[in-house]
Amino acid sequence: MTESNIFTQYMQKRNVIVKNKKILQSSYIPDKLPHRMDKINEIVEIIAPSLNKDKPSNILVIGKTGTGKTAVMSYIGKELRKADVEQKNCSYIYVNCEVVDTPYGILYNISNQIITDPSKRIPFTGWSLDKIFSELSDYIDKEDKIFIIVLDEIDRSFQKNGDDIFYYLTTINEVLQNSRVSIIGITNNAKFTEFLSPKIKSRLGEEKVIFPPYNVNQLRDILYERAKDAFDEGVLDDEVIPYCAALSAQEMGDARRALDLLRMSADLAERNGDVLITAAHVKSAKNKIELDAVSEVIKTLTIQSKTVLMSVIKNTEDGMSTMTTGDVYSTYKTICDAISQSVLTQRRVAGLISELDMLGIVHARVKSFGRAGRTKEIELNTPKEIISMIKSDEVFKDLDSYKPQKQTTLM
DNA sequence: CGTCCACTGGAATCAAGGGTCT
DNA sequence: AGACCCTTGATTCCAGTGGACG
Repeated sequence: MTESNIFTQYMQKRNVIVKNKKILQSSYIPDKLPHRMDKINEIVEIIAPSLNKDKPSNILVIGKTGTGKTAVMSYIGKELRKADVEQKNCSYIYVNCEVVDTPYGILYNISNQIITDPSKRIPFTGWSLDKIFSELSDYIDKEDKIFIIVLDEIDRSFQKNGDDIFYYLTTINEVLQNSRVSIIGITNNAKFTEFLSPKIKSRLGEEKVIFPPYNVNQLRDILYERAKDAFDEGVLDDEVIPYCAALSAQEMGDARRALDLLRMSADLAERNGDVLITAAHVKSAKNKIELDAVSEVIKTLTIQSKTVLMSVIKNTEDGMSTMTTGDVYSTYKTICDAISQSVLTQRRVAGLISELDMLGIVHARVKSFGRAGRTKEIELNTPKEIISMIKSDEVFKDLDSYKPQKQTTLM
């Protein structure tokens, strides 16, 4: 008999209605990908030559989030490994550029998937890019294989670092004697290629595969397919899946969203001790997911960003529904003063505001007031829960006790 | 119609902090 | 220990810019 601990009561109380929770995770790769066989075939046709050691074309996979790009690619990767088990003619390498978004990180990641000898591994920082690159080329060439390198969320890396790495990777074939490398780039930004330099653009986009969003019916099929294996009979109310599908169809046919919704609904039901998952669970799951997404972002904000956001909140509470960069900046300065933090330049703060805007935490539109200047019109766009979360952040714990002095400090 | 405000956008640069290599 | 390397956040500089006012 195991001893009881603080979790025991939850273990016992929890009535498990989900048979296999892994299946509902969006990272889980099912054996069947409904409504994507055509895309799979399209890609397989392009990369099949690699099994005979011929270099396939580079591919650019374009499609909105949650249209199955990543799932299809890992499915193909799995199948490719199976098909290649005897000849060992090709190697499938996957890197998510959203997770590792620096040139160094990407090369580091690729290299260490290829280099099996632990003592030869590349350190995660310290080397020059040239050195990593030549080391990587050596290893690749030694293997005498076709390498298929999948770069997921490729536009993320591009946004931050330009197209240098893509230049490296697409030109690598010129220094190789035996092996060949082909690149499969995945992006959800259709306009991504416009910003690439022409040379890289033509290399990277030798072939393009476009993933359209799922429609309601397709989403429903996907959910049913997974639910079949994940749930026991009769725990799902009939309307749950159609409802999930409908909600996600509104959001550009995002299948990941749909699955998250379903999984979260099941979670909530379990936690509640309910035996039937209903539309009500879906509804609160939706709220929770949206909230979690924002608070996740907030957590990763720098202290400076939080301070800027705090300034916007403070201004809003003082009755300004919209404000300018200047307004935010002056409040920002007093807050910095209150919590004794270094003050950034206005230019930088304007930049931080733009970042917050891109994250969807505030609304900022550039607006011109004619002769009275041009500025951003800033508006708070954050749920109450998040605001109180920011306010209770320990960075601002001194703020409440701080009384702004009246214009005594001039600088 | 031109002016001119109060910023925006972009680029170049710096400094600090992670680390390796010899 | 000192020389280098990459990343990140901040700073500095500078050339725009939309449109109300005169």
